[in-house]
Amino acid sequence: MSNETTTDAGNDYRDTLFLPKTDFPMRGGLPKAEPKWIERWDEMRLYDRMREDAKARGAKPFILHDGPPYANGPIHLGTAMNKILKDLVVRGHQMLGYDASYIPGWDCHGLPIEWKVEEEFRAKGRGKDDVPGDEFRAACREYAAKWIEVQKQGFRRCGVEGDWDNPYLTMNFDSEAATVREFLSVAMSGRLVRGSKPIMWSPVERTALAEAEVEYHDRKVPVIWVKFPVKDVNFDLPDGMPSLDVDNDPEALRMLVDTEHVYDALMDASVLIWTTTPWTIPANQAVSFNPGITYGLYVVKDVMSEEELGFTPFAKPGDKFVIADALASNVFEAAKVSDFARLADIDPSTIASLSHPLNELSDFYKHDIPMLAGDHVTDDAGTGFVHTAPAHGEDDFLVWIANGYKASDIRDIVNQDGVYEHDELPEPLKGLDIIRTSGKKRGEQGKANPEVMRLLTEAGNLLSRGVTMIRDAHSWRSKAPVIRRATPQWFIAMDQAGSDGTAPLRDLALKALEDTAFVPPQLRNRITSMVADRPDWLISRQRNWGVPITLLVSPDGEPHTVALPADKANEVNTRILDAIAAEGVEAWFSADAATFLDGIEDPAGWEKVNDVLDVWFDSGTTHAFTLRDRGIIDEQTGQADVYLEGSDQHRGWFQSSLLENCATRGMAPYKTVVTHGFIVDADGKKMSKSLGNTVEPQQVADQFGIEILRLWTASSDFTEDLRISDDILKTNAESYRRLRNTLRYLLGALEGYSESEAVTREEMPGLEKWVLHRLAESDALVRKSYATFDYKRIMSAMLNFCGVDLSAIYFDIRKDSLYCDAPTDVRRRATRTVMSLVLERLLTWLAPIMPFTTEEAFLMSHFADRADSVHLLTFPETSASWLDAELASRWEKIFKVRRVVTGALEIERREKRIGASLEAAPEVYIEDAGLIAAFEGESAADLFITSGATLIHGTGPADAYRLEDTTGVSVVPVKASGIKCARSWKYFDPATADPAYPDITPRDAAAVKAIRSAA
RNA sequence: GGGCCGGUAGCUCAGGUGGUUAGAGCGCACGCCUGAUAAGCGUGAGGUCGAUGGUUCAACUCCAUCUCGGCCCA
Repeated sequence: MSNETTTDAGNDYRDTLFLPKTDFPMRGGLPKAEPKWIERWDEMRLYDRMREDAKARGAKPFILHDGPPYANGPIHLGTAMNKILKDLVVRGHQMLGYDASYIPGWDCHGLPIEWKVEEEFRAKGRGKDDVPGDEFRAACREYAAKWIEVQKQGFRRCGVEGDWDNPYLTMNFDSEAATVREFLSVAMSGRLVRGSKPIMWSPVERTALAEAEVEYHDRKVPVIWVKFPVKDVNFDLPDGMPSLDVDNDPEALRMLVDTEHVYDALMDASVLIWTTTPWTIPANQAVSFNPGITYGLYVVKDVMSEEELGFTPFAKPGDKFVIADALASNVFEAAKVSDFARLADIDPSTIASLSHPLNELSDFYKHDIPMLAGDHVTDDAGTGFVHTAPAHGEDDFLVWIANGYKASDIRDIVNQDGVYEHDELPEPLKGLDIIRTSGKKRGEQGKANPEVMRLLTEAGNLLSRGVTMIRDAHSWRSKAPVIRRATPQWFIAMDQAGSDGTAPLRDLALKALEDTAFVPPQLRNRITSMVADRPDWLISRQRNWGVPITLLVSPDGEPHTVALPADKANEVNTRILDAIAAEGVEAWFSADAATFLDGIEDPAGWEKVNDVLDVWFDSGTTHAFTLRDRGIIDEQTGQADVYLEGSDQHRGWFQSSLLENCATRGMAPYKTVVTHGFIVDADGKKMSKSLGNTVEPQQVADQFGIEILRLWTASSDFTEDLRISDDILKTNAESYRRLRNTLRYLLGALEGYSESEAVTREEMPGLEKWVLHRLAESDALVRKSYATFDYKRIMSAMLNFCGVDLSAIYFDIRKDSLYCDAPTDVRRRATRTVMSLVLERLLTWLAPIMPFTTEEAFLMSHFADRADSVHLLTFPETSASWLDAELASRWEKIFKVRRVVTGALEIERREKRIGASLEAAPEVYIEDAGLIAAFEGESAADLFITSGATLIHGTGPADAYRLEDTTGVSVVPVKASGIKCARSWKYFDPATADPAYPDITPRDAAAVKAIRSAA
């Protein structure tokens, strides 16, 4: 064919082509480049500049208040993701036009740091009691400061922008003073109560533990069945007593000798309990039952023999027990009873009292043991009765109080070391430890359990014993088991009205939650139900490293905030606050009560509280010393726009901050709560060191670059759990490549571009108008998505826009114009105008997600003279007038036809009839007049990237190419005729050529002339 | 064991007052280009929408149960 006549003179025209030219490299080299950008931003004081610029343009403030990570240990992927997400929120809002400040913070007090520091001292041979409090606290402060520095570097490496030079630290003196101030404000509101409750106590660390400080592990424990002999019953005797059910089992009745009535049998029976904590038996004060469970009186008829068992069972024929019916056979099996009979129904409320199983041992145990009704008793396991020691169990305490008994009558026989200590305890029990608190066997069972079991056996009240596994609370730090122990503690009451008549804290908090927006909305339930159900807030800790509970207790046991009249109390408070503001918390620890009372109240008999505050209280006040004290929000009525944390903080920081601000100011400290999920592996399993599926941020930074992690964060649905794996990161690296190359192509195509080249929308071809339409659509989507924290939507929109609209369609089609048209050609100028508008938007839209790459591209672009950094820009105004639905639907029609054409050409390629699409000049048959009209004014060949194209209104030959979903369109893939243009590679009729340039098309000839004459 | 939430192609995500063959990008396979080249273009194959049962003319979409997973709590 005529192809053979083509002269291959391509290189002759190469220098007349406008090929993309840019120094922006194809590959980012992120791991090396990123730290350099951070350095640059540092040097130019980018964060301060952003603040200044925002203030200068009168921007509205937008406050994301940072939830403080705990200052021990390096950052991990979860904390990195959390900070990146916050950075997306802050940068997104900054570019939306707000003054989006961000002050990072750290949580510095508390047990975990204290524990580490204790370890360090121990390593130097100094025990806990050898280190003075102030020295110890100084060491804790230093320890926290060290990790803050490490974490700060880690977060900065993630590209997180913020006021890193002025972060908030809960251990700063002004923070500590503010925390004390807030605490005293709560105390003065009358919501502070002193109580003695069984709380989780770690004998090893000699401290009370909060829920957050314990973890649950399986543990092997003894299990015992104990007899509580019936002491008295409630009914008159013996008249009116029901008879025993003799018909049921005459043989059983015969064994009861002279017993005919339930009364006699009951008085000879025992109520059976089952427990896994034998050491609590000496603290027993009641036995609980559930009125909803049916109970029976049982008699033992026969037991397994010593030969069968290898030991003598404790049960004997004739023994009588009251047990829940559902559990009787289980109990007898455990007691090695081979035969038994049920004698009667028993209503446990008719049992007036029981004897303590150690009754004979000491006068201490001669008292009556009452039967208490309680819902916590079940017949799932055990005996249907629950041994109740109100000092050592939450349920025990509650049922004790619910039945009208007094908290002050609760027997507290265990000291802070977990050792029995009480004057009236029988001698064998005194000084026994429950858990070993030192040595190699630290955390293991102490002497209490075995001795209690021995004494019970001796008393004949142990029916059976065994061993079982239970899931039980252990100290988070020492991993040792914890016990429940009644100790005096300070609480913030949830259900007590304020002294000024304001509603109880729970009501205030629930109301505040109603006024709060939640992202995702379904998570509102979570914190609401937690607040609705939570117990009073235990805020005291018997520790050293924390903000002191600055209370002085009167001789009557009342805190000064209650014991003194308000004016005097305030005077004391002022004195406390002044002291702490001047010298830090040591001012409290080193002083005595008189220091703060002298001249206001007679200090005789007053005591200073030496507990410290729960660290959750510290973090609950971060808004006070970070936002209010720095004047970022109004002291009384201000709220942060957003708190953003993981879902675990519904119990943590979201709640402590809520309760704190409700107690002091009656409202939530935030307008919106954004919750993210947790990072899991490719299979949706949580990350753990033991599973070996952890990913470290530094590792990602070194291998891929942090921007890939940011891309991953942005593209994930953070409201659920976020999956990550090497493959997932690789996928994001692919996305990055696509975005980077799009920027690169734009930069290359815009080489030498300036605004003077721009044309107006009216002058532009339809395709350019379509791109502007897409730009306007994307602008709306991007703005809305940044405002609603929906980054994954931005990512997918940008990927589609860059991959399909730009790369596959627009760039591909306009390549010819861009490379070959004369520079003055309106089409080419329109293309560059649109490309400039696209680049301007892509750079800013992507900047919050890809701060490094967009900065690099920005500084290489013709926009660089607008600002020193892309991050000093806002999203450019994008005219809604660019939206043109009619035009868009016209182009959808064109693209529909185009797909049929590319399909047809693909067949030709398969058959090796063509290679490049420019080798074709298809005939396109279109039945629908509307469809063909869509092409009016457009060059179909340009849009198809073919050398020619003929649109024909008609049906087309039967063997023409068709697509199933595009009816009425068929394509005959005619091969292009003529010669191949040496410049544009289009096939054309040589007869039309400019005689001076016979080997190129007239368009190319004109362009070459223009270029050469300009040169 | 309890509370809250979730389970759509290999991956990341769309979708719908319940109603024709469930979508996109990426990846994958195959092909093209060689003037975006460790790039670009095209075509194609991938889904019992976690499972089961129910409501309904019709369910991936509503209800129940189960299962798997996550956070919190015991």
